[in-house]
Amino acid sequence: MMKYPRVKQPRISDMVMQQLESMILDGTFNPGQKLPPERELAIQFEVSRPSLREAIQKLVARGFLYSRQGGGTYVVEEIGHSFSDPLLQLLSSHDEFKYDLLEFRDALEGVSAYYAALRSTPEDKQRITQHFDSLLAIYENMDPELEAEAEADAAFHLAIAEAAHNVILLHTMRGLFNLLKESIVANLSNLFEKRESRPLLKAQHQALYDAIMNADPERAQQAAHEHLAFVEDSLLELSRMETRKERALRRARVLNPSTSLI
Amino acid sequence: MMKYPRVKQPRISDMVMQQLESMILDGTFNPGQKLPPERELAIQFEVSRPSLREAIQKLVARGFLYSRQGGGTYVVEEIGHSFSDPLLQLLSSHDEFKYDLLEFRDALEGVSAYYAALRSTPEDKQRITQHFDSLLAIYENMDPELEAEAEADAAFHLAIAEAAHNVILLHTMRGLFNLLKESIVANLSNLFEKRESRPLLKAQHQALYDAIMNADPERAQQAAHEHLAFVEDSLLELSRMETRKERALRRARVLNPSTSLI
DNA sequence: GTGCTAAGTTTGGTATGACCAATTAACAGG
DNA sequence: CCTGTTAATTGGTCATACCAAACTTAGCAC
Repeated sequence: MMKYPRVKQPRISDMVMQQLESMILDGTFNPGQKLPPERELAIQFEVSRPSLREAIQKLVARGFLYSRQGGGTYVVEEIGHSFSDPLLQLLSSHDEFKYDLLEFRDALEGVSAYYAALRSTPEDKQRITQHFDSLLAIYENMDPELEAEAEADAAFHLAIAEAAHNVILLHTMRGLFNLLKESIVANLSNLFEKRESRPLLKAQHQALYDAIMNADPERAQQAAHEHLAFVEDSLLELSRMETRKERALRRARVLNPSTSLI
Repeated sequence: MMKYPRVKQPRISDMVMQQLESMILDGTFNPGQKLPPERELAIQFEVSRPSLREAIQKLVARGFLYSRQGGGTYVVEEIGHSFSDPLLQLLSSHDEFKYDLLEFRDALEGVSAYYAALRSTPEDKQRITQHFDSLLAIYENMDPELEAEAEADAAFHLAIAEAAHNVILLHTMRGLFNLLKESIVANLSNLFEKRESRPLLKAQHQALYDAIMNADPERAQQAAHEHLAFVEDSLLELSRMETRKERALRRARVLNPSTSLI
């Protein structure tokens, strides 16, 4: 028999599904977030509830959503893939890979900042500003909760990643922050404890924020890099386990081809 | 705030889906066969038509069935190639994410090249050279296997990523190439087909190689970026050509119906 | 005040019936 | 026999109603 490249009238449940899928991926609905009720969504999309339901059920079948009767419909926490795998979790607990993680984050933050400066919509900027203000408020506090500060810091950076409008980048950053959250937050707390570092961090975030608001990609990328470089240097200094020289040495360390333990 | 190991009341649509799935797999419904009408199936399963429909639509979403309005619902001919990876599904259905992927790869390749130029050991350089030579050999070949070329290309880039000595980066790059391999290789093949592009690709790889060998991070990063920018541009151009070709084909079909499939 | 129970509300799950639109089959006229 | 029209079939969509699980709130008991 033949193939079927016919003119297909798309199902509206498929269109709704596609739309929802995009909204999940581009961050309109964040992982773990509860979706509006079916009845409400049906009205918003201007379709009947059965059609809306078909779309949701398809996404459930494909593992993007799950729903509980009476409870609501939620976006799954992890869209599969990469950083959820146990081996990386393991790496995050080994200090020798901590700087690999930071270095990787450095690169991603730079790209995020660059594209955020280039592409952020007014809504994005509003969201970024919101998180930035929260961060500033915490900085003002004399006796801040370190946990809260780390949380606000991450939220600010994630908002920037969202504004970069690259779904792969966004999901990778999310995975990265989950990884960081569980293992390095403690170390970062030490960094935050240093009173003299707080004004510096504030200034770095301010520079990053300004560059994005002024739509200056180069400067945004540079600001992100300086911020991460400062964090890395501070951690190095703090731990006193490695001197800069050792760090250079680390760079030269030979990784056996069996690096493929990953 | 527990997990969700609760006693879950299974959805009717899920049970029907499972039942239908079994019937398809055990041969009750053969590939290509037409299923009974929805109304009839609903009666047989003793469920409402919406529930029956949800089940069918889930199977459609998973690629077991397809249905045409007014025509009926059929079992697909071959049930082999079910993409299980959610990210792969995305890339196949949402073309707009293809460029997100390229953009992401652009960033990672740049960082890889940068650090590879900075940190590669003699062993690394040897390995990179080895893969580079293989790539050159394939370029020399007048009638190269596209599959092999793509493979060698990927191996070369992965060798660079390895030389960057960052396990997170390497891990992510590997995942990225797996993604590319399974979903986009087909499109890249088209790119390789363009005869005029091969010398350009060769020159780009050469520049990247030289920069790393000469331990010039900036130039390496730049070379990687130019390479990826070229690939992206070529793909864009290619997709435009595809569109043109499709249009021309449509016109031809109208004029000469015998052109149509079969 | 604290904690638990129980009602009321929200929200997903199912069912019924109707109508639309594309397809296919049957039919009438040439 | 062919062709164009008509009717029946069948998937697609919609509106509505009701059920059941889960959540929210309020009130009661201690």
